[in-house]
Amino acid sequence: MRAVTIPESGSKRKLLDAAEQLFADKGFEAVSVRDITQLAKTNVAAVNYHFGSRDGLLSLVMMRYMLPVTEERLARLEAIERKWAGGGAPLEEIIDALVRPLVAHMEKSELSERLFYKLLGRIFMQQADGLPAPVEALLRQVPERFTRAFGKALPTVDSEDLIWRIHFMVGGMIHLLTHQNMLHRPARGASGGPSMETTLSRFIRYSAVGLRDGAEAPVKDVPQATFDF
Amino acid sequence: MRAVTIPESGSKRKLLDAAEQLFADKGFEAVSVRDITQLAKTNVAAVNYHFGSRDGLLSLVMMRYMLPVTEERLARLEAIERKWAGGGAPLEEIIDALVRPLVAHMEKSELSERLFYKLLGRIFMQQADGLPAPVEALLRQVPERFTRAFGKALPTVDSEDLIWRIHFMVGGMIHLLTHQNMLHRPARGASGGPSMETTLSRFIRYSAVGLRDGAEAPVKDVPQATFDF
DNA sequence: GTCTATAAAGTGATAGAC
DNA sequence: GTCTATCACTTTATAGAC
Repeated sequence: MRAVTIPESGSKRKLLDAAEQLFADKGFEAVSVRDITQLAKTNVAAVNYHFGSRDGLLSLVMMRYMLPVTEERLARLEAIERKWAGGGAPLEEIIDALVRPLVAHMEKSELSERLFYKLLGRIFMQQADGLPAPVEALLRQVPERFTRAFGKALPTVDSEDLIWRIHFMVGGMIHLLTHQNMLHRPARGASGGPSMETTLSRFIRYSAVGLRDGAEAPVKDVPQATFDF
Repeated sequence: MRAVTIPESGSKRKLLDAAEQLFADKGFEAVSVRDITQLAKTNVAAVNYHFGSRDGLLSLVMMRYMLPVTEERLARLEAIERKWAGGGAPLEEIIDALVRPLVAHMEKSELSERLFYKLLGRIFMQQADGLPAPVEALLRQVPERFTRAFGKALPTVDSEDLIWRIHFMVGGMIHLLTHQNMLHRPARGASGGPSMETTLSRFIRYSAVGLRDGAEAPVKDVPQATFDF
């Protein structure tokens, strides 16, 4: 899977950091190469020298986050499937495997929590239009695996129903990331706000009851539609 | 509430139509005044003559739909509250009052169904950044009323829990609009896809079970936080 | 690799003729 | 109200000196 190498050195790294901060803050279209080079304290030509174009930089900024998130999602799902090899894995664990990596990689980031969530939310929102090709290829790996897992965990839910419910869940997840101004307390309620862990468990519970609702219909085949999560 | 008049005549209308089509298609930031005037077959100065600025046009494009949607949402909520004056209104009816006007006004539009939803989705997504002031003022009218109604309908749900659940629901709603390429069949399953009515009822049911989950905690006060729906 | 200077095209807005 | 021409500015990208 690792097709894109993330640089570490000097001004290339500085540009990447500056770009992601600005993208998270103002949106992908509202940031110019000049804004980025100015914050990174390089010259304007540096972006084109290092990344070929503004789009090349944009792709790398997105990939730097979605690559580890994607890998962790799939790793967690595999671990769950190994653990429950016999029957169906618990729904809550699958949802957790989908959502947690999204918020967990924040701590490894140098972005502030606020900007990190905003950036991730933007990556997903952008999906509607068309992401840079390499980013799109990366993101495509997750849906098929998770959809299958949800289908196995909820064998009695009609497959078309299930697809829609997954969509509703994904929407809630994206909204959570985008409007993270509520998800901003580093620890449990120090200043009154809930911790990330509390919010995560709220989301998982909310999604689980919605997905599981009225699990009584006859078994159908596993859904095949594509999602953008 | 009606502070903005939507014009009907000649080139002003043509510009509005062209702009909304392009905004829905490519996003608000990716469309230039020249793109709009070119599609509307007017000259470049027309936008500034009729709307003062590009932003003025953007506001009107958004208002043209959100104004009637907002009015209908509030009217439906009031009707429900009159109908169930004594006790709490059923949760499903409140959700319906919130979501249905968003999809119902489509038929009055000249935009294709697909573009209409995309435009609405974009309006909500934009929220994270900052909408034009008049649009923001308009949208602010809905949340307080509906949050109160949800609180009354679910008096036993902890108010902080409820706020989060509403957020998750709103996320699903926005996602539904944005990725409406699934919500595209005018009538019931003629070509295999579900009708809007089917999808709506799926969404309402999904949201209702999530909102209502474990309604057993003691009564708290009605939540006050602001939402962006 | 880093930088300045600049090319080439695009942006929103406006003055002024009709 | 409509239009052309144009202003002042910004955009991405690149050539070429160091």
